Amino acid sequence: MKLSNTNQRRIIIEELRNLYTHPTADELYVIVREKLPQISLGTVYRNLELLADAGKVLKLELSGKQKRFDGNVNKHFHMRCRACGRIEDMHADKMSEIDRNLNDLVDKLKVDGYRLELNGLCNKCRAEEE
Amino acid sequence: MKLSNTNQRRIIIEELRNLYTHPTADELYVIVREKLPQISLGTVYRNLELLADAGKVLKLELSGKQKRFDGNVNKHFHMRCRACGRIEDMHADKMSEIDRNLNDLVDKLKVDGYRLELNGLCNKCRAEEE
DNA sequence: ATGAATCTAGTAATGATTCCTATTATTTCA
DNA sequence: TGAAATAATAGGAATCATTACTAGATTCAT
Ligand SMILES: [Mn+2]
Ligand SMILES: [Mn+2]
Ligand SMILES: [Zn+2]
Ligand SMILES: [Zn+2]
Repeated sequence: MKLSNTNQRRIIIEELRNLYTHPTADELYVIVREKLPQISLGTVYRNLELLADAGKVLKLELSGKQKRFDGNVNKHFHMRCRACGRIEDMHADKMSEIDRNLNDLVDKLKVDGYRLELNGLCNKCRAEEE
Repeated sequence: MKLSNTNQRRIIIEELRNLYTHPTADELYVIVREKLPQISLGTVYRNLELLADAGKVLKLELSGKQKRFDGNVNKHFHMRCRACGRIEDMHADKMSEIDRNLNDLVDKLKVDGYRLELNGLCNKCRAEEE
């Protein structure tokens, strides 16, 4: 099914790409409503799903009840903060060794892929802990 | 809070330890009802939670909507089958290299830990694919 | 044995997500 | 350019895994 060009879809992807916070659908809904006050939550859900299928955004199925979304589709990893729950990026260049190892593992075990989530303290919470 | 010894709790952990299937709470509920027909689903949920907190079982928060539970608390990894959804064990001895690397990563990045889920075809589905 | 602590069954509530539908917007192509 | 066809929308209902509530039962420590 071809994706039409709608205002709703354009604003959703635009606003998501402005963020570094890996919002849930309902968090993004609040933000998008500043531009499109009449948009419905269902539209945000549906478009995030379609955009993820099309490879335009990432759908993150991490621990926690809610799915999160990421406008950055470049390869990187995620850490969940044990204190505040925020998702922080861990860029692949810091992790090239583990990335190589995981790819080797995928080959060796003849599996399709993997999902890796790191757990720890985000920068903000680490600073506050002093 | 100290855990009492109840029939319900004993049967839940016993039946879970007999399985290699990583059941959801409701799947285990069906099995436990063969021994205790009057048990409630809430009791299964509550006990699995308490037993996981006590380190007697593992709570697996993998992809998919439902949590799964594992009576085997020895270190090992899990693979979700893309065809049937089953969770299959990947024992740590097969994965000692990746295990070492992940532990190094945890040290290097000063994080607490990680969650790794492999994705692929389980043995049964791989056999059926020929 | 007894009082306090813990647990249970049954049921209601919660909350994230998906589904439904009448209406509106977008695309296609004659 | 202008229907007809296709796709998307808002708003609301439905789903369903999980958690919360509660009165009564069980288990525990002494
Ligand atoms: Mn990210
Ligand atoms: Mn296992
Ligand atoms: Zn934090
Ligand atoms: Zn399978």
